[in-house]
Amino acid sequence: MKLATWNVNSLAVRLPQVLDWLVANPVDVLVLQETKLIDDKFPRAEIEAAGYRVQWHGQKTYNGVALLSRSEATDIVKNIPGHDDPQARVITGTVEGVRVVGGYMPNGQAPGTDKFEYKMQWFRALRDWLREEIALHPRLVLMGDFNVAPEDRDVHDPEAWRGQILCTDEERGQFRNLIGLGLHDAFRLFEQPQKSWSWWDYRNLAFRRNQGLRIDHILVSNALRDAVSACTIDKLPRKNERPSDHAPVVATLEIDR
DNA sequence: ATGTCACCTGGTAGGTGA
Repeated sequence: MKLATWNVNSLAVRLPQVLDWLVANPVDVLVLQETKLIDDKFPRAEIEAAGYRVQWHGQKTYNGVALLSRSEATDIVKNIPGHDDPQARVITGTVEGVRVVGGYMPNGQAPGTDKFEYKMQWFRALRDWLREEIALHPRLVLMGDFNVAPEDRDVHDPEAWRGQILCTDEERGQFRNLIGLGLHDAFRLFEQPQKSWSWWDYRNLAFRRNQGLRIDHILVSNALRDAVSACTIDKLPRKNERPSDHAPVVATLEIDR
């Protein structure tokens, strides 16, 4: 079973690239972030024509998430139960016995801002809910744009980024709190190339200079850890003519289907 | 280099968010 996450930065713009990518990478599950579409505008027909079932949770202008799967996803949940939030950031469903949580975690803007405090509250709510969700569904995958670079090795220039948004101790603490629930960063279960990033700013020729951060992650629960046989970042779509600023991350799980 | 991209409002640009 292959699962992937991709922040597409507007599905209206990136839909052709998503469909092309799925032809070349026929994963079983793909979660998308920053669809930036109200639900009425979601391109359901195009995605179904490509051979995928799809669930989505959107809003006007910002955020928005989707869950694409070869086989039907059941028990769909949108956002974090019990956490009142006008922003569309989470979609969850069960696919072939795996509980898949796709998330677009808040960016947080800068430490000390209201948006940063919202990010902290949001991560606390996510952790509290996931603790219960993992108990109910031991085979669980949490993946998406976490907007956190967990360690210095996930940052092209750790000294320049120290204390900056995506790299603060508080954000890294929130990431570790999730790991503390019994989740594992699939990417770090394997030896990886140095300077592996999943996001490069559109500015400053950052991609050409490989100045990026690893902020898109696939976390697997204890029950799935030994099933993970690979996890890679696919930089190819970042080389497209009109790319998202994020690259897809893909994990392979050796489980019965 | 405050350097790009996407979206909005409300227009033939400016603001917001990332």
